[in-house]
Amino acid sequence: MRDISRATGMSLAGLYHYCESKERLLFLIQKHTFSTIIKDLKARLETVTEPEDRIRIFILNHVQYFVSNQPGLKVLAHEDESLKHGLSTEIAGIKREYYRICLGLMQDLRCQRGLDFNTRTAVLSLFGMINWIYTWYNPRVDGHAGALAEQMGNIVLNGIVHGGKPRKKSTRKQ
Amino acid sequence: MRDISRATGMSLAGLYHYCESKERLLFLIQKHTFSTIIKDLKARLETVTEPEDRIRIFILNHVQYFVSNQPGLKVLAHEDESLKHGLSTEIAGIKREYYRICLGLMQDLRCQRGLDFNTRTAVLSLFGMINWIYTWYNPRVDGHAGALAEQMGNIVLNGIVHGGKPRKKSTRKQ
DNA sequence: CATACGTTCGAACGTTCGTTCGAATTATAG
DNA sequence: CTATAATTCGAACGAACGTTCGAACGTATG
Repeated sequence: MRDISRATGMSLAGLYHYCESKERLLFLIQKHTFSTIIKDLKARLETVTEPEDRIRIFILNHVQYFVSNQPGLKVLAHEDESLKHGLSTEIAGIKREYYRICLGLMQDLRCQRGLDFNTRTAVLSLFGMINWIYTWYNPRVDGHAGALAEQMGNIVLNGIVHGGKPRKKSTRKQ
Repeated sequence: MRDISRATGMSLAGLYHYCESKERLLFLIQKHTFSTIIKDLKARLETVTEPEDRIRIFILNHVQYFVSNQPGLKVLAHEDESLKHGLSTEIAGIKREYYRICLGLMQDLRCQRGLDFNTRTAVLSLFGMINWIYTWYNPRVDGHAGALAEQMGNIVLNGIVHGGKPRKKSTRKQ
């Protein structure tokens, strides 16, 4: 709270005139963040029908958001369970919706190709891959979000031993 | 500190008789944890030469440790950067060694099969997958560590579209 | 017995943190 | 202008935290 006060130039007491508590502020940030990601994702998914491409879009959307909001997401990941029961359940609901969307994409691919893998583990592993980015991502080393998303897509979809088949207009330089 | 005091039954001041500060305690926990993981890993790797199997051993070792020390690792992941310069560099060194080991395993596989993928991204994605487990793992839903490690190995190595080829004595029921 | 040492503790210190209070300042309405 | 409401702030409160201090206790040694 004192950091925000210093950064915004508003006094500590002035902050509390607009937001009743630190917890509510954290809640609003989390709600806004997840809602934005889901909204953007839904918009992008409307233009694509191919299951594999839809998964790649999911990854790209998530990675892009994490890369452009790195410090914010860091705080967010660390304050994961610091909300009291009332507020935390609403956030949990939004997270669940996001999880369900990704689970649906996985099931579509699984169904289309007659594959046999655990969709839950696949989704949560993918989440882990992406959510961990904030601990290591360096723009100068790892390139832009698109390149990273493509590499992660290759791993999740084809694994490292089946190489990254160039998808669509991708140039595959790595 | 007061939580530890309560949990151990020793007074707060008594704690400081054995450990000079909270930071040093955190440092010792981190050092012991990472050293143990690396020591166990090296022992297991000595028995196997096939690059793919070595990666699967790496995953199994990491997952097993995370699953059996779930609450501890949770704290550890959250206190990632809370050490002052002197202590944090030593931990960073151990982490770097661990990273290098995994990077070497990836490069071996890459070399053996003439593959073309970004080893850095592969390693860090794998770390993300495993380190994220503590946020969702449920023994009753996700089975034991071995099953989870096998699924994650399948994803990283073969991806979800190339299915999990049964390796060794695995029974592949999912 | 006395001495020294390791161990344990209650109590407190100093700081940080989230929050509140009352007043001062500014904008808005009649 | 005056009155009412919205905005902003300095100062402080109360709790939590990491840490320290001095004393009490037990044990081993001479």
